[in-house]
Amino acid sequence: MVQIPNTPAPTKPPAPRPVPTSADVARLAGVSRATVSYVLNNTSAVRISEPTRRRVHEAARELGYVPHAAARSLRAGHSRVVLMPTLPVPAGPLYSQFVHDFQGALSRLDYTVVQYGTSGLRGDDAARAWAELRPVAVLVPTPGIGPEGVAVLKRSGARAVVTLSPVPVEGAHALLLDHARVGQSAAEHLHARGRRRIGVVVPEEPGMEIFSGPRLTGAREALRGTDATVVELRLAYTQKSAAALAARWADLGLDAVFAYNDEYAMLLMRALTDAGVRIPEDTAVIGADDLMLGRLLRPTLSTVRIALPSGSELAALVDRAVRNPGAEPESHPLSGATVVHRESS
Amino acid sequence: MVQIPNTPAPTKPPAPRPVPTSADVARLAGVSRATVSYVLNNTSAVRISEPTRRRVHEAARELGYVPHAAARSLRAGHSRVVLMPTLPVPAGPLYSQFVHDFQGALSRLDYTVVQYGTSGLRGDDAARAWAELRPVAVLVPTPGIGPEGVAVLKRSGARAVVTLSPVPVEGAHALLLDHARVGQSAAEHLHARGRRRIGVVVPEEPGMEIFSGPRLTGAREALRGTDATVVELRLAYTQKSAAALAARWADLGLDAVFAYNDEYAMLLMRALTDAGVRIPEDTAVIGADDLMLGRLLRPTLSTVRIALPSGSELAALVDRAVRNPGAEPESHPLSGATVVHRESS
DNA sequence: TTGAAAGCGGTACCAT
DNA sequence: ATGGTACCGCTTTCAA
Repeated sequence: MVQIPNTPAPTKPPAPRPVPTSADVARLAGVSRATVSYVLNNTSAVRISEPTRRRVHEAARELGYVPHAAARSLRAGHSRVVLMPTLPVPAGPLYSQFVHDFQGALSRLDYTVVQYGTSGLRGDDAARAWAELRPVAVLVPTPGIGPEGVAVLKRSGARAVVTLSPVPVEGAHALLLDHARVGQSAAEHLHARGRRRIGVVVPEEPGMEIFSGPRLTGAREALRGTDATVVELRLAYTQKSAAALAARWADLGLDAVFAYNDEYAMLLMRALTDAGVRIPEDTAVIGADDLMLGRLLRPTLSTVRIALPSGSELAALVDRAVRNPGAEPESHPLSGATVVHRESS
Repeated sequence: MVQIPNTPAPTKPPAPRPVPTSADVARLAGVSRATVSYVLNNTSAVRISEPTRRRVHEAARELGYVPHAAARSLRAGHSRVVLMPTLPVPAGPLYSQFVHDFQGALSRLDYTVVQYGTSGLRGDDAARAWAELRPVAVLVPTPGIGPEGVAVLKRSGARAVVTLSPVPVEGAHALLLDHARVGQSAAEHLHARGRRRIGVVVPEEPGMEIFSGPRLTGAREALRGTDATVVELRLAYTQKSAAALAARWADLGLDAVFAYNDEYAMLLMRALTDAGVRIPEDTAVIGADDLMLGRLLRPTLSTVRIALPSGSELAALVDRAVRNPGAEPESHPLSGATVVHRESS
């Protein structure tokens, strides 16, 4: 944008050249818009002479023409967009990897994955916002949608809705990912190893309750009716917070702790060790998510492994569902949660 | 494509009810499409009687009407979409946090962030694919775009293009994020601490070379002309690979290693320690990214901190650029890379 | 207060 | 081998 000095032009915005359209290309090439469309899309049903093709391509290049996706899909009546609302919290390593794989697999199937940030909206409002994009499929990663939400999406043309959450939702394919099971498995493991006063870490970071709530509840339920007790421990992901918690450890009198996930477990283990608490002798520690770091710590960290579906499996499911929208929604239990016992417990 | 009902229709798909449009709402409410638009958008320039409003809302609700974003923005001639191509590799914690913040900040400014997966395409093809969405702004997180790409985007109506990469790109705002500086700082630090045979870890995971290349190069350049030598060390993010590398450690005769980032550093430190290598006595280790885990390890991990811009700062920059597209592109050096010296080096 | 109609940028049918 | 044109769903003048 070169400022031309001698133009006084008080209200002359930088003359935003209008975006070139296919009509502009047609004009420049001296053909019709139809021909432009045929050429640029390599329409096989129509044969266009080589000289014309060349002229069209030439004109398009010269103008820097780029087709307008919205116009195209408006006309087509459908898109190949698979929508994925972004999580309300920063993604962890597990989820990042999953999204990456899923995206790769879907793009190999010629879909386009769009992660769409809808902070603020919840429930059916969110579903409506997603539906405005007319995605061909939607993958909802948290329990952020109900039956009406699914209905809205389907009425708006979504051929498949897949939820990644603990409970199946009417009308949607379900990947049953039960965070309560994580807490339950952890608690059962600790109880089986003879622990009776069990702390459960609940992250203080906002938004995290979506995952931490069920994990806590699951632990509680697993120990209901036993001689063990559960103590909720609020912990922020800072060394300060961990040190403060460790300082009251003796008072808490806990002999075990389920630390929400491996990262919080690492943080807490460090603070406990520094405070002279021996792991696992004084207090057993178990995390979750089976991150690499748990294998690298000393003592190695026991954890609850929770298997996300492989990206390509899920992509295949989505593709199947899109091709055959009539089919009954599938429900896939995600192989629950398995305890990986290591040294810390 | 209307299916004519009296056709025997052997394949009768579940009669996919057509998606309701504003025309349907108008029909049901007994008003014109214009009125529907006025009511649903609360157009202030026009006063619609209360009974009519009610009827329209009623009809919309009954049909489950959701406006068609593509049609709307086609008509409007613009959108509030800020496009962010997804990284070619799974996002790390640093980047996840950044994206999360950026997204939140932008949505507070009434933009919509879309992460768009364009695997496979590169360079100008990718830019064209992005341009098809007619975003109002684009944030390109890796050196994946050149001046022509920027030009394509701008010609397609993008009012701001921001790159997050080592070198400024003509026409785009730049957040200068110099990965070479990271390697350079790490190498200088190790050299200053008396180390002379310095290994540099290069992840074997595909796609990572985008970041690891510059880090390696930076280290090389920092030590050029000194008495120190650089050895490139390929390492996959597995314990096996780390153990294999540790097994040849004596042969390598290295007294220091820059481990690409904190996660690889942790992996390698573990393997080295298990192999009897003392840190930092025998070999100094430094990572990068200043993740929490580096503070939790023992010995604590030296690292190179690289500051991403805060999400809200960047959101503000984008907003400014969108409002004032004529302005000269800004170039913001991202406070380089600072060494955080801890016990491991 | 409401409706008719043009038009945003493409695509694809039907002529020529 | 090409061109004319209707139409996708929505917004927004302009009239009534």
